[in-house]
Amino acid sequence: MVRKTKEEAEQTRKELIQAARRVFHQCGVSRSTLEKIAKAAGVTRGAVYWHFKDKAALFFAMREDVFVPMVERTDALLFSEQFTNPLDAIEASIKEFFRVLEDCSVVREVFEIMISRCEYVDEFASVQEDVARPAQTFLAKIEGVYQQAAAKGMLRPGLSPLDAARDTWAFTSGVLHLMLACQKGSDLPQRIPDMISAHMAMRRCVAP
Amino acid sequence: MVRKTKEEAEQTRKELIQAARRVFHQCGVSRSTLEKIAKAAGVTRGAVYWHFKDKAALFFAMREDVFVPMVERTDALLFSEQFTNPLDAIEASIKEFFRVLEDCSVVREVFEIMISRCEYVDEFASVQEDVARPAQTFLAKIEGVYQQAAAKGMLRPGLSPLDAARDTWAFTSGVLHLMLACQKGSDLPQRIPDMISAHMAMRRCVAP
DNA sequence: GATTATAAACATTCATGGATGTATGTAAAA
DNA sequence: TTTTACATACATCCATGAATGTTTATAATC
Repeated sequence: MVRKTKEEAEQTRKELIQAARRVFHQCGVSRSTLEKIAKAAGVTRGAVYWHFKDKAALFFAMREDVFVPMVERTDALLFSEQFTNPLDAIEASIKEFFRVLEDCSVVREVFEIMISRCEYVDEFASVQEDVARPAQTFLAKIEGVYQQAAAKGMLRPGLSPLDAARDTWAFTSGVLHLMLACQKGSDLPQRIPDMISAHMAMRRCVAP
Repeated sequence: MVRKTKEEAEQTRKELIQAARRVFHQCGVSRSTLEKIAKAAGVTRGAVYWHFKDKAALFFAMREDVFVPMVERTDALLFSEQFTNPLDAIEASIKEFFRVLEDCSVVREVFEIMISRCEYVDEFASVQEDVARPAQTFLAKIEGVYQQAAAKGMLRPGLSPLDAARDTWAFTSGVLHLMLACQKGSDLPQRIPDMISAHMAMRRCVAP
């Protein structure tokens, strides 16, 4: 029983990516053998090598699946016209990011793999750049939005858009890493929305 | 030629740790074979197994060497009596942390290994807790110092010590990760002191 | 102070067990 | 009939850990 239909083949490809995620998450990337992944997907290594050049290619495919939609979602809020105050757009965007991370275990697993279960050397050195790039563009984006807030007089006086942006940039990265590194019993995830609110409150104009 | 003197043996132990750091940093922990490390130290695997139980033990020894002094240095500033304003103590402590990280390549390499060249599964799962613990205690420490600042009326009105502490906590973690993930050409390291100043300025009382 | 026994500080060898990549087989879809 | 979508089989390489060998510092003994 071989030679499936095109749709079935695409299905096994997807199942291989799911299996890879589970195995990567459990064993770490380097200790994840293609044999384990194949078995977890209910196929043999032959199938893996048919769909992917090697383990790195599988990893990239898995990553791409969740990374792109994530950026789209948060950007949609960041640049949304529905907020009269640009600071609200930033707050909503960051909150949405962590909401997805909290609610969707698939996304969370992929982020956990990328942050604490993969060694960024050799073939995977480029992955670190792929992760750093969105972070860089995120900085540029929120700096622009902070400038809009400043132009509207909605940014706290004495605070420059660039300083505010860099601080938010570091804050977001920090929350992400602390959240993914925190052990199971921690109540950090629940507190994240409040932390984001408090963070943004520091750059809002004081109530009259 | 074997059976060195006690001092010579201690020396090879230290050289094994240095070699492990170089090899871990270059190859990642999982691809660092004890053969490579031994050769880099000018000995054979026999020497490695004599001094360390296995690769994980070598890793822990390497980590301990730089982690403990780092905490001592920053705590000394954080709890120093030389600052009349507690916020200055926090600022000095965090700046010192990143100054060491920037100036001392040994420390930086170890942090880079722990953050982006090690997979936190199985024997190394505990490492992640070891890294998370100082972060947790750091949060508790700066919350205390922020409370002192509030008691002295030096914390910006409307800002709670706990919110300030959590925000600084995330900020510090974020800067650390962004700094270690940034590619060679980036000028982020130079800007870190200014980012810290700007971060702390947001929680100081406005000048009269 | 010289001798000797002990064990420290490694080097060398061996046995074992994977993991990878490729090559080949195969049955059904196109 | 050809090609797809795998499964199976094969060859190679390498990492680990333990076992054993070797030399010499060191301390106990005489």
